[in-house]
Amino acid sequence: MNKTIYDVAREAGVSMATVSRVLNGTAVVKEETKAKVQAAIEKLGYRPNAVARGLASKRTKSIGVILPDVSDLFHAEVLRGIEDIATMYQYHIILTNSDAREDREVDLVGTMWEKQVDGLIFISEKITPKIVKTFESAQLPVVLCATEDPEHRIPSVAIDNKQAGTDATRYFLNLGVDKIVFLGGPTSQPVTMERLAGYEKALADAGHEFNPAYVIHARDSHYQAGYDVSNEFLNSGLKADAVVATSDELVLGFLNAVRDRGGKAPDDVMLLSFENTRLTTIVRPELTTIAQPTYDLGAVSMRLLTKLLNDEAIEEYTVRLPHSILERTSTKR
Amino acid sequence: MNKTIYDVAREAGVSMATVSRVLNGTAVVKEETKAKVQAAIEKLGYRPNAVARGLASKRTKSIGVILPDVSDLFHAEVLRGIEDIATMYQYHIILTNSDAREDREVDLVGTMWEKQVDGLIFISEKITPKIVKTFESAQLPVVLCATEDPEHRIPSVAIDNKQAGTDATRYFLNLGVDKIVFLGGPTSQPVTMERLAGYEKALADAGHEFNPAYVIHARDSHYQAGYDVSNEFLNSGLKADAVVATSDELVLGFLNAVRDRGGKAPDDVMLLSFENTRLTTIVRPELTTIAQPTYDLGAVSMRLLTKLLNDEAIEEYTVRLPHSILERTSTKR
DNA sequence: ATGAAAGCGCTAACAC
DNA sequence: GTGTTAGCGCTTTCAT
Repeated sequence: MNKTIYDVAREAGVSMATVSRVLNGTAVVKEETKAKVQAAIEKLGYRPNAVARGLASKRTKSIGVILPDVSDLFHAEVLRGIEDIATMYQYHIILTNSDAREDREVDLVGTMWEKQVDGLIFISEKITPKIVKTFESAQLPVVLCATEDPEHRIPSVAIDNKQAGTDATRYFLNLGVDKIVFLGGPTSQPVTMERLAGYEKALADAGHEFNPAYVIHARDSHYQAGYDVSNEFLNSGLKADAVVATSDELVLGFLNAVRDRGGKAPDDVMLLSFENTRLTTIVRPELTTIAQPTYDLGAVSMRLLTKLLNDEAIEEYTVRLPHSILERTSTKR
Repeated sequence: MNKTIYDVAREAGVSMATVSRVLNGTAVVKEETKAKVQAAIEKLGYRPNAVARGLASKRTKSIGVILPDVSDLFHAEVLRGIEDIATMYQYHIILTNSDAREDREVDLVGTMWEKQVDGLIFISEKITPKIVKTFESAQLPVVLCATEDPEHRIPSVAIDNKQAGTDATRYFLNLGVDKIVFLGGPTSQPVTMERLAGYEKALADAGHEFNPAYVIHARDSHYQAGYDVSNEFLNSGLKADAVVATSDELVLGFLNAVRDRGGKAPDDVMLLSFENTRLTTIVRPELTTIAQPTYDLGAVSMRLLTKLLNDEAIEEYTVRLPHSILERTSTKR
């Protein structure tokens, strides 16, 4: 097996250049010879070797995706968005997990270069100067997804996290709720800090006092971390009327900590989180969330990357996707 | 930029073959020249072009993964297992979603061939003759993951689904429970049917009567489908003491349908499901499950594939990973 | 509209 | 232990 373009050329009685032309549509070929070539391709069951193609053309039609962890529901949904648009534009995805470790990330950008990907979609918790420098030296088109470079040197697609934090907090304020807990990931996580800034702003705007005891940080954004830190909080004897949490799993940690104490939501505490993964409608009470357009975050990132790759006109390099509040039972009394 | 192996050779004052040798360790090189080469690599910031390498060596160090949907939690966790082992063996993953559509799957195997992947990991709902034929004509080493070829022509890693179905059912039987609902995916799904066979066997072994009304099939394995079909069941007025469901989301659909009617679990109905994704401990009550070793399913598949690729000795081409029952509160009265 | 030929950057015989 | 030289299967000038 393993037919080559040369076999097709001979079978069709033309040169390999002509076969290449009908394959790629890079030049006009007479209908008649085109038909002969296609017949030969069909007959031999020929398929072009993408590796040879990549070497000769210097474009591999594959793009690298570096993200912290695919098994995280949020990332998995974003990835699906990336993949769908990639497929639409005939790109393939080379996927790697970084566990959000900077050294891994730097390393992975290098191996992505080795693989000669045409571009990169990068999802991380934090964009460090080292990473930015790595992007530059790799000379790869990069789009940050659900992540922003604080100095906006790299194209990105995300939501306005500070505004979202404000909106979430204001939502409770408008309900007349008083003691609002902010439950986030570690302070090293820019996303958490931006949303926290929004929370503080909403409080300040409303003339509310800011009480640092109501800001709690979990060690990561997963369920167990949320559960643990919520228990600590509740053990301290503080009373919360509502929670604004930066991830769906985190808020479920709080919910279950409350339940362990015989409490209920929304009766004893109202809950709002940020991701809008499918968890929000699977659990009871269904969770009110700031709806991040998860799938779109991936899809739009990939679309932006294709524009970069084709030198299409680009209006905005720092794309902010709209967010909204989806009210569900976790905040209905 | 874009240094080539030739630049390194000149910088180090050796031939490109020697550079290739220190890069790949394919032959003994004098310590001294090796050092010179490494210094040159360092100095130039050289990185080998994997595409050229792939073309010359006919091995790309990349493997294709075809699965129905990454945004499905189960698949995402399996994928993480695949990826970790792949990284360990220096392979990269090219990922594609098939939506479990046979035509897409056949097509994707073809494009994976074009990409010259060294091997394939295939996850699907069903292994059809057409797919098997496609594998054969592609001449690619394939490992089926969480899926089995009914005729065992293709190496696979899965659990013993019939046995698991029996174990799950017997668990309730031993608890003295009577009316056990089997809630599965569509009848076209072999996994569902195998587990159902196990359910029937357990009933038969115990001398229980099999009542077809207690077997319900959702249109897919997701939450909403489970919720909808559970509502239909409950509307019919039938009473269930326990549910054996083929996915975590499905059983949550049943749970919420029961809750909508003012019922509770495990008090009114005991719940058991099959995947053991992280959902099981996030929701309340925590779900008793047949613990499929999700991550391991991926990891072991990838390991098996590396064995295939390196002509290592293989004891078993049809690997059955052990399953177990994790008792949690959804079955504790 | 088509063919000839020169690479793309590397590996892998084959020499020495 | 190291260098020389063919390719790997394509794309892409440059002719014609």
